[in-house]
Amino acid sequence: MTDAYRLEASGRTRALNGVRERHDGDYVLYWMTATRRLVWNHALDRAIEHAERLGKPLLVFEPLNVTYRWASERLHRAILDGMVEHESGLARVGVGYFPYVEPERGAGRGLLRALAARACVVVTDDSPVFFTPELLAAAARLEVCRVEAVDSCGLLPLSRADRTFVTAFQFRRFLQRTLPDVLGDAPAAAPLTTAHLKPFTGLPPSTTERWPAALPDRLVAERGLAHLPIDHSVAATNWRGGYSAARAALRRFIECGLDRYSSERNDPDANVTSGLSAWLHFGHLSAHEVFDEVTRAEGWTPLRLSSRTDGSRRGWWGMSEGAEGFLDQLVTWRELGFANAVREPALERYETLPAWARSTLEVHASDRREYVYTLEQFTAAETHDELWNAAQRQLAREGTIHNYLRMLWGKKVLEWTDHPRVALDIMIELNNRYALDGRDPNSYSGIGWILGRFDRGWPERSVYGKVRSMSSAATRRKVRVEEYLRRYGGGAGD
DNA sequence: ATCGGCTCGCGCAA
DNA sequence: TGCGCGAAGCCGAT
Repeated sequence: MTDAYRLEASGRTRALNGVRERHDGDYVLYWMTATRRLVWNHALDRAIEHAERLGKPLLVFEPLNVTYRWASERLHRAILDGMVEHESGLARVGVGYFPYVEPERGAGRGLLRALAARACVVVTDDSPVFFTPELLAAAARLEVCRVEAVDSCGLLPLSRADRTFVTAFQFRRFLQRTLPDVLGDAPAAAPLTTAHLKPFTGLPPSTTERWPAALPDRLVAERGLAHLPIDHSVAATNWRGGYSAARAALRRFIECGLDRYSSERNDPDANVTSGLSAWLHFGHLSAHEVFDEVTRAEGWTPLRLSSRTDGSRRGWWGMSEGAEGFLDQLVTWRELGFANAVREPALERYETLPAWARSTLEVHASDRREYVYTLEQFTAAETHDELWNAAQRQLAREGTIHNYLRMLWGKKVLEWTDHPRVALDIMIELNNRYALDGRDPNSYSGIGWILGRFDRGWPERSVYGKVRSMSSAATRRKVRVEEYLRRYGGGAGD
């Protein structure tokens, strides 16, 4: 195996077409779609490797289209925050950067093809997230040069999860056997500081005239997003996308949240959750970097890994209780979501739920519901239950719901709709529209869990059947909700 | 406050 | 074939 194809041995790189690389191209093109970061990124490593080997400049093409469902000021702003950083970060090291913000539907058509026409090789992000599979299909249709997809989604290469896993327990056992092999396969922490690249000298006017590059900082600071054909009712929040905000949040969590993580994470007031999921979703932050920070804080080495592979959560890593609890989220549950998304690309389909859950839900589909609400009523937080309404208001305003309350939020949608199919549609619509970390495999895991996915049977009850139920009354006893209700209660809020 | 029962699918030991 | 086990629950008994 030659050095050029070294990464393929790890199962993260795959060729999307059978075309050869071109030696007379102008540059190596990295089409950045899902892994939107300049650090800890296998795809960027791969693109740099090609550029160095071929002695060509590197061009990073990062588009933001308006044609995707749920495009809104909130989601656009998050991605633009990252693009602003990429613009300055790449200019410093002589790497070309083409940030393209599509001004109207279809305006970006043909741009990828035009850029690829002058490329030696095209590298893009491999990912099952949201519409990335459609982009990969488009990349595969490029016939001008070799096109590769590189998976930088998580600690486990997507290609390694070759079975369907029904429970986290089962998947954890698989990880306990598999991860030790792949933990050394981390992307470079700062690849651009050591790269030896020919400086990028610019694109031909024929390209930049037809598709003017966006200036993300100006879009954010001056023009705003008002002129774009996106959902303006879902406003940007105070949350900032991009690597530097992610990095700051990661440091804060490692220093202040990790040791209290397992004991206080269900308390909405304690504020010890990591809050990293949206950055992970947009690709602004790498699970590898998060893992690396946790291991440093714990003074951990792989020698501390337990030799047991029984699927048990306790004592797997040989870290503190807080770190083990957090890694179960970051590694077990996040990787399970991705593995599941690869096996089942249409997780929004009711039929993908486990058979036992569907059959028990069907038996109880005709049970009388105490309340039934429409999507419009849920959207407007107009149920009889102030705790539910508060959770929905937090989602609409801030793009997130507190960990524990989001479970209650979903269980009540199941309880207050005529059929679990309707509940699934409503949860997906609200979550994908408002949540910063929506449209992600992990969102679908969470929503699926509401309807029984990755869970087991429980005593049979009305409407829920054998699917686990939750009640607002029990939640009020278990979780301190007073402050939460004050913040997100009816009337004016911040 | 704490405990057991309820309930499902899977892997593993036998 | 039986046993143990599991993302966060609920209910009733003690």
